Amino acid sequence: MTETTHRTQAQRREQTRTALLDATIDCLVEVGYARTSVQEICARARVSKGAVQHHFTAKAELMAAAVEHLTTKLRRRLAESLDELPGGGTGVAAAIDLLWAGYSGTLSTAVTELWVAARTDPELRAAIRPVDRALGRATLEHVTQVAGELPPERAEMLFWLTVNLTRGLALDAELGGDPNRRRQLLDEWKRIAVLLYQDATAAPS
Amino acid sequence: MTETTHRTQAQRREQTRTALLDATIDCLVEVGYARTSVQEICARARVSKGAVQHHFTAKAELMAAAVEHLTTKLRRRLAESLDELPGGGTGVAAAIDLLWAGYSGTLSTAVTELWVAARTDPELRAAIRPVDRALGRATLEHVTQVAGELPPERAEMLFWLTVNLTRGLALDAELGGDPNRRRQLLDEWKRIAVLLYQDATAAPS
DNA sequence: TGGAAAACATGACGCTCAGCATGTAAGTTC
DNA sequence: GAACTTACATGCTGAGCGTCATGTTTTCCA
Repeated sequence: MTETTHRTQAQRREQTRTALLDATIDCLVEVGYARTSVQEICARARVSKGAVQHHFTAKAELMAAAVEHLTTKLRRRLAESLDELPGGGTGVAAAIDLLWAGYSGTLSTAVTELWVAARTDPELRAAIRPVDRALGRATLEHVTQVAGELPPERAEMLFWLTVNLTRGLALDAELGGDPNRRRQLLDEWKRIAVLLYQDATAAPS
Repeated sequence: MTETTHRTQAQRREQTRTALLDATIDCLVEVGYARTSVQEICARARVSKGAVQHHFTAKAELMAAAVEHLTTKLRRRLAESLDELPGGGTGVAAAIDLLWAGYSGTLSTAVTELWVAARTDPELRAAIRPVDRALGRATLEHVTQVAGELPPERAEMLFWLTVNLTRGLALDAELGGDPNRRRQLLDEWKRIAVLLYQDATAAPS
């Protein structure tokens, strides 16, 4: 057995805490928000309901913590991949691909579940808004670093357009839309973005 | 009292049925899918649980019927507004506005709730997919009629890009994102679309 | 090394839910 | 207008939910 190790209290705490949060994310992805129960989370995290009670006073608090956990993960992943981008037009296309990859993965699926649930749950909403805004800002900074020659205002536009388009496509993917069409649309958008990028850098107003 | 009227059986049936479906949509919009219970729906529709039992064998069936009811409404509304569009570049911009209006209203909010729920509910998913595809196709036809000078392939691209972008923006709106930024993004997209439209019509390959 | 404190497990409580069995009223048919 | 069918109401049941009170184990510290 691997259970013979002596763990410090802080380690124990941190370990079951992240286990619970990861299990929560798994639940959101696999069974959806509506059917994500504390019991199911506990079963997946291999802990008892008393544990979650000890760490979080209520289910809402667990969800709020899951939001932060989730956003932190997404942020880390996006930051890593965005740092190794080339500049110029090919960089723009690559950045769009990365944004799509980031916003269409399982992590983002969980985020969408929480987003939609948050619409009618003020508490959850209050928890989501700040961290999501922070994620957007941080990602935007990375992107603008890549496309430095572009006027920041236009770079921001391109970024947010890409993000929102990507979220729409992610929704389509969740329901089992045609993957080929999504790829076509993404390719078309990349073409458009590169075009706009070149226009803007060639003829700065 | 207004209750003295003699209603035929078909009328009674249809009346409570649509009352139930409308109440379901209201529930989805106001309290969200996760907390939409049969009891809540009955309370809003002013009928008993026995009634819904009589009309739909299970809750899933009610939801499936709600999907169709919802899509029919959306389709009707979009068709009406899209028919009175001007042609040319201004028509493109106007069409984008209409699509945004259609995909950001309360009806579409309910659709989003069902979409996200359907991701982890095969039964609901099976009910949604065909009607949603039909809605997309029908709307696309109306749009391509408006922008007839464009090669149909490119018109379709523009349409689906707009739809997906709009859905992403609608999600942002649901969580209380900045309305001004959404307007800016939509305006920017309209500018881009008109530009692309003019390029394509001026220099057909 | 023993007691305090933190981390976690167990079991029970009140509540809501979806589904069903049964009863009643409204419309239809002859 | 009486038998019959359809439309709807009422009450119940078992299951699952979140939360809480109380035990048990593990780590810490003096």
